[in-house]
Amino acid sequence: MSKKLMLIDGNSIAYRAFFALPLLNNEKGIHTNAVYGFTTMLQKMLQDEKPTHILVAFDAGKTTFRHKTYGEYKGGRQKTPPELSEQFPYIRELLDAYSIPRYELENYEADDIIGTLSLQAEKDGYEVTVVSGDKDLTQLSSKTTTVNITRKGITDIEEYTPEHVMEKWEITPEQIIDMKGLMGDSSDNIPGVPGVGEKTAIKLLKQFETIEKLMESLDEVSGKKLKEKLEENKDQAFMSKELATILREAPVEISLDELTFNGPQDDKLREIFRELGFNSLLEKMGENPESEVEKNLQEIKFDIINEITEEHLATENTLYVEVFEENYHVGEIIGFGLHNEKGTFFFSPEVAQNSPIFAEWAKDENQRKSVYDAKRCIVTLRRLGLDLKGIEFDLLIASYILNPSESADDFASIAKRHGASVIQSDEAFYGKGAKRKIPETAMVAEYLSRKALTISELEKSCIEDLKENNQHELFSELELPLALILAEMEFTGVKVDIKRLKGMKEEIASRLEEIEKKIYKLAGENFNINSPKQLGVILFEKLELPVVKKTKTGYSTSADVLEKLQSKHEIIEYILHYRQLGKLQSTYIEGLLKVIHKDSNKVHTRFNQALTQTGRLSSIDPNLQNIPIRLEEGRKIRQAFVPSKEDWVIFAADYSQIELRVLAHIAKDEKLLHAFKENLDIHTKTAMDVFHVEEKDVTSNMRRQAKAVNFGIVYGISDYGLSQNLGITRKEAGEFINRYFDSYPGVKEYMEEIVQEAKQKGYVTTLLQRRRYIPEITSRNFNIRSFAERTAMNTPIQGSAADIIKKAMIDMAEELVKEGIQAKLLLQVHDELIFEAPKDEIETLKKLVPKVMENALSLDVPLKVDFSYGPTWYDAK
DNA sequence: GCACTCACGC
DNA sequence: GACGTACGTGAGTGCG
Repeated sequence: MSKKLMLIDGNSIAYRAFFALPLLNNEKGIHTNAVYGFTTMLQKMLQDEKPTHILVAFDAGKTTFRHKTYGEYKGGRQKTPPELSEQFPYIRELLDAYSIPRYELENYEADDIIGTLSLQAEKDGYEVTVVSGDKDLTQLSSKTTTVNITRKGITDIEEYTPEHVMEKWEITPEQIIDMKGLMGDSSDNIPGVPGVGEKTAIKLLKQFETIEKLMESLDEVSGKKLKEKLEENKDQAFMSKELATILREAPVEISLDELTFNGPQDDKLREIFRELGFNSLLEKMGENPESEVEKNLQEIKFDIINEITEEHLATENTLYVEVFEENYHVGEIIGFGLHNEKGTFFFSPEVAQNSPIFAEWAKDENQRKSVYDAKRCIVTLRRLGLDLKGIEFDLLIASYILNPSESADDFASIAKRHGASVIQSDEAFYGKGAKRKIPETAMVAEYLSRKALTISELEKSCIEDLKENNQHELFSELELPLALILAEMEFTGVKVDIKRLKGMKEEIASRLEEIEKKIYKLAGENFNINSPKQLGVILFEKLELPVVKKTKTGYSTSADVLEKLQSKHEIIEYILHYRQLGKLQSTYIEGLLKVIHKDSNKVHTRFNQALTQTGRLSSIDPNLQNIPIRLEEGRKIRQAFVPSKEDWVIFAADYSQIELRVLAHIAKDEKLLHAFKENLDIHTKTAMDVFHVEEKDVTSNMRRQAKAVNFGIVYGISDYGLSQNLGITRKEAGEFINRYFDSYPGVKEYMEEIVQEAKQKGYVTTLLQRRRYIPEITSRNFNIRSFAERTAMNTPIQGSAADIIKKAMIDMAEELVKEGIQAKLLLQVHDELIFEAPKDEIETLKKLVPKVMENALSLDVPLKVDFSYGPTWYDAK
């Protein structure tokens, strides 16, 4: 068998892993991202390359022989972050567990060890693979040595053979050092020749081959300036080349024979993985963390009951309701776990349904219930004809409020996070994929009892945590009451005009067919228009249209790209139209038809109340928060949403500029406050301020740009995002933003303060004390940190707006009852509420709805609500 | 089953 | 020099 040596640049890979992955923590608070990244990279390389010999080289001390040549070598480098330093001992342990030799050498860098051993190995007939994150190493590539450089992330690598080096830079591996000598390397502080970059260096090397030959024939260099620079920096160029040259004869005292790889010591490896909490890697090794859970389950006492009596009910209870499918509107109801001072009980839906005692207890406000996912419980009991009242604690919502980023909708992981006794995950209990099934009743009874017990186990500490965070009011006065309202909305559902939808389907199908034919004709062949891959080949290869943008996997064919190509080929407009109609057809018409309940012709969405990081709701199955409105063709979909009763209407009310009003309020910006108090057109006002013109001189283009800037402020987009939005350069977008801040100094000040606050506290809050933790705000990675800063600026704005409309929903529900109105709230779409109501209530709603919404919370600016109504959602515009 | 691209809303 | 950029949901393709 041929011999294959793998040489890994340990420091480089550790750095790469550290910066590529977010700062993961294990249970003990040790950072593990670099170790984790290192491990996955190592596993991938071992699997792909199957080396017979292996070594990981590390840099030794701070100084090397190169510092003698040039004292400033690697100068100006930031010192290794402590979060990374602390991980190196684990990396060493990891390598020991793998039985992979590691080596470092005083005065030399890892590069030199690798260079030396690779040369020896080549002579001995080895095939060599070098692994690093540093492109300098590509100088080692040869007929028998391949250099693998990590691209982005950690497992994505680029293989450098001499051919690939040639392809990429048009020079040989040997010339890499000449290239570095000329262009320098800022990361190693190698000076090179000032004014010479990659392009020039390559051009020169193609002509002269090496720095030596170049310097001998300087006369032949074209360009006076360049010639001078080279002349002046001759010595520096030679020195730079020397610095960039990897030594191939370092005094390495380890022989190739010692590098034989015999595979990992599984026991040791497991131990490390366990210590670091690498569950996914443990699982790969055939260790199932769930089986650990099962071993550690505490024994519990519970009873399966076939009749509910007073003996089973108390005033303080936890009730757990299980539905087999995610969609609790239709899924099989598995049963109930109940825990109170009298014991822990399991009963089936039939038992619950046939028990007048249970029905009474359920609807009694004074019988206190703690649950997990109140909305699910209420809807599920409703399906059994039961009312559920008196819910005073919801573990899911509490967990979400305490930290929205960690609220995966999984009972076991939430329980674990809050320190409960171990419990199996749903996936472990029910199985996943095709194997998912309901186990025998005794098992189910135990599992649901356990869940009920867990809720009661955690309730007290969660409430304490909420109080400590000053979030208890948010929990009990906002989110919990809201859950009841959302349950009501979901259960009510929205009526759909199926005939209308089917009519649209027919019409769009025939139009799609026509467009499809046209596209095939223009393309000269049939292909799958819905496949970006196939479409890319047609547009950019067959029709030779210019490539505007690429994605990871090929040509981008997104709408903004196609729009730029519109003038170049007739086919583009047809493709855009095909896309538009195709989206309507598949997502909105066919998608909606699929989820209509046959008995009632209604759709019952589910609002996820514990998901978004900002406090907004989301809507699924179907998503009724993204029904088309911008383009008329799509907007017509709304004609299919109708009131559930004859002679009723759809009534829609939306907040005008709620986010910007919130911004004015929390930033206390004089100008912005004034604008809203005077009820000015905010985009026009922004244009006047940013462009320094009078109202009459604001062009539609200025207003459009101002609107985009406002949009950017509200959504926290970057200069890049704004530039994409407006089709301008990033620099121009940045200038726009600066001019905005000049015009609204209060806003600027707020933005700066909130970033500081986030840095100091680790989180930001909304008007009603909702929190978002932003640990990335201290990241050393510019991009990650910038993103975190925009999050800090944006979340209080968007989140407070979410608070306000949630409060309005609660107030509204109360008012509807108080006024004895039949109107029903159906949907919430972030800044609007949609009702259905009898015609004769319209006049009342026209007054009541805006009044309630506008007074939901009192700000330093008025809130403004617009409304409209009509026979369908479409007409409520 | 999963990643990727694309597209819809706020 | 990094490297990917408001928040969501859903459909389709194409890989394994």
